[in-house]
Formats: sequence, C-alpha cells, structure tokens
Amino acid sequence: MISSPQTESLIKETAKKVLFQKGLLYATTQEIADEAGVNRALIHYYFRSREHLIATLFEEAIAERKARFLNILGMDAPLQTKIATFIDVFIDRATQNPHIDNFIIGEMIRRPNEVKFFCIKDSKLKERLQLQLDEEISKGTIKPISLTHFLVNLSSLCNYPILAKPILQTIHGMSELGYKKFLQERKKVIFKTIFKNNFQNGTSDPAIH
Amino acid sequence: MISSPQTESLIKETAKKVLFQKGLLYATTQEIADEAGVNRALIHYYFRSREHLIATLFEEAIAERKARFLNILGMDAPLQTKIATFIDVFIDRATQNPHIDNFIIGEMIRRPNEVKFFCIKDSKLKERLQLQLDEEISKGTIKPISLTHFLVNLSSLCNYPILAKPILQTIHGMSELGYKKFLQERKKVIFKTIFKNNFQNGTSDPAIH
DNA sequence: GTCTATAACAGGATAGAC
DNA sequence: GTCTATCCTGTTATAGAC
Repeated sequence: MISSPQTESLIKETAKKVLFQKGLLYATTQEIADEAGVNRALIHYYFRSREHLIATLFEEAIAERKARFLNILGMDAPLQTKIATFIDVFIDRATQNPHIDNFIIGEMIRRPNEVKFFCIKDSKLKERLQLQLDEEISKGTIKPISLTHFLVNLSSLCNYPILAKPILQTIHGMSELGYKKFLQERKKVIFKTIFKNNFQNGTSDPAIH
Repeated sequence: MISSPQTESLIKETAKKVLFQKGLLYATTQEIADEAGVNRALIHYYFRSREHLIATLFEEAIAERKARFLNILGMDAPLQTKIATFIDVFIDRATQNPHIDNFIIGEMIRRPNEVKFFCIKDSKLKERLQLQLDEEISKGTIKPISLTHFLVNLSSLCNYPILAKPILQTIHGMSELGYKKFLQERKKVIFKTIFKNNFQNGTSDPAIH
C-alpha cells in the first residue's frame, strides 16, 4: 500500500505512537500495521518478530531517557538551573508521550533479568552532583538530604503526575485542558517543593518565567 | 481438586496474587487456575469471563484504595498526624502489593470511559483539608501551595518509588534488601520534604520513631 | 460444583507469488 | 519490498458427563 524504504521507520514510529501516545500497551501487530497502513507481514519482514520490535522500542526509549537524564544533570551549570531544566524538559516530553513510562515499567517488570538501563552509582556525575547538593545544603537553600533521595524526590514529583494521569484526573475532577494547565503549574510547584528559596525574577532560568 | 464453596474467593485471592504481587499483568486464566490449583473452567463458572474477573478485581482494588485514602485523610487529627499516617500506610501497603498501582493505572488507560474511581472535588473532606492546610501555611510549617498540588506532591512522593521500583533499582544500584531499607528511610524523607519543620521527638506519631 | 472435551477464534509467524 | 495464503499455537469460552 505504501511504497519504499521508509517503511521500516514508518512502522517504528507508528508503533511508538500506538504504544506511547495511545497507551495500547498490549497492542497487537495487527493494530500497529492497521494504524501505519501497511501489511502485517511487513512487520515481520523488518523486525523478525513482534517481540523483537518491542525490544527495539524499549531499548531506544531507555537510551533516549538516559541521554536526557545525563545531558541535563551533567551540564555545566548551577544546580538550580539543572533542576529547573530537568523539570521543564521531563514534563514537556511526558506530555507528548504520556504512556512511555508505563511502557518502560511494564517491560521491566515483564522480564526482570534482561534489564540493563543504567546506573549512576560510582560515576563522575554522581560525585559532581553530590558536591553541588552539599553546597546548596550548606547555603541553606535545600534541607539536608541524601543525593539518592533528592533525585528520587525530583523524579517522583515530575513523573508520577504523568504516570498516574487517569487517577489524578478522576480524583481531582480535571478535564483534559485542566490537566494540561495543572501540569504547567506543577513546574513551579515542584521547584518550590525542592528548594527552600524561589527563583529570583530576572535569572536566566528556562523553566520559570 | 479442591472442594467447596470457598473456591470463588480462592480464585479471587489467587488472581490478586498473580496480578498484583507477581506483576503478571497479562496473566491468562490458565496461569491463575494453575496457581490456585483449580480447574480453569471454574473461573468461568464463578466469574463468567476473564474480563469480568479482571473488572471485579479492579473495582475492589479501587474501593480499597479509596477507603484508605478517605479514612486516613478524614480522621479527626492534626494534619501532620494524618500525613504521617498516610505515608506510613501507603508505603507499607505498597510494599506488600508492589504492582497494584501498575494494574490500576493500566486498567484505567485500557478503558478510559468506564472509569469511576472517586472525586474529592466539592466534598466536605476537601473543605476540612483546605482549612487545615491554610492553618499550617499561616503557621509557616508548610510553604504556600494549593490543596490539589499538596495532595499530588504527597501521592507522588509515596507512590512513584513503588511504581517505578525496577527503574530506581537499576539507576541507583539497589539490591532487594537495599530497596526495602530505602523505602523505610523514605518515610522520614517524605515528611521532611512536605513540612518545613520536623516532627518533635516524643510526639505520638505512628510513622516516625 | 467440578471435571473433560472441544469449539471458536485471535494472534504470531512463514512460504511463496508478484 | 510488498502482498496473499496458510500454518500453528495459545487462549477464551462453553457443552455436557460425572
């Protein structure tokens, strides 16, 4: 039906759309093929098996997430700027692909052994973040906390509202639009929850303006 | 193989175990029957269809969660006690059933229309919490924040580390035991993240001791 | 109430024509 | 590279014996 060598990436992009955006976490090859407007057999032609297609998406999703994580937290900037950027990027990204974390977690549960992901233990990044965190603590802008808990707090506050979108929407009675506004508000809230002081007006902060 | 009228609840409890504890979110009727040691046909005898069994578990899971939520936040106590109890109960409960939130969220994504859950908007509970929150804010023990964001902060900090267990374990390199210790530590960390002051020693706080 | 047997079907995968 | 046809397996569901 659709010609040419872009078919492979068409299938991959469609599969992402179906799994990550639509949230059809059990999507069959038929559903993916239909959505892409290609024949089901082509999925096997390009990806050998459904399992292999899923594994490919899974690895790419993790690689992308890892890159964002390391790029932002590894950049040469004050901790406050890093955190503000982290919040901004992760919330915006998750808004576009609301179910990607559900997918990743589901896959990791499904095959607990094959999981690779990445580990920041004993890395240079960890040492540098630790120094920056200690500095903020001694300045009094952050309450005493271990680096691990600090990072988990940050991830929790950013990711949970996306992950649990349907729960939040019903508990707090939010429309689709209300939810979107809520997520944007959250950027400031998360920052204020983590830091004792607020960002000053006029600083070059990408998230708060 | 196993006699008697408790078979219905045996199937239900086993299905919970398989779905919530083992994390086999796609579990087939065969797997559930095997685990329970009963014949597969009995699942249909008692629950008509697989879909119907899942729906039953889903509704009960939500009802249980709602009850806990309302009981704890609705009790007659200072806000700090409510929050400490909330943290304690939710983390301990989630430790026993690590995948229940994945299940709930997955089901809600799967059928966005049928979702009931519950809504605290315009409830008496909401008004009372709002008063307590305002009080804490004026006392200076909590930074200015809306009730919705306050509750989402609380849920995020409690639930994300459970929901994203496999991610946290790999990123921060935690063993199974390390993860358990980490969750217990978190009870204090979450409380300190939400309240400006710490709990005094000697108060009758169920979570911090 | 519990079991066996079997129907009915969906999904993944492959072979082979074009 | 793309399609049709087909195979095969696993899964749900039901009928009917006990």
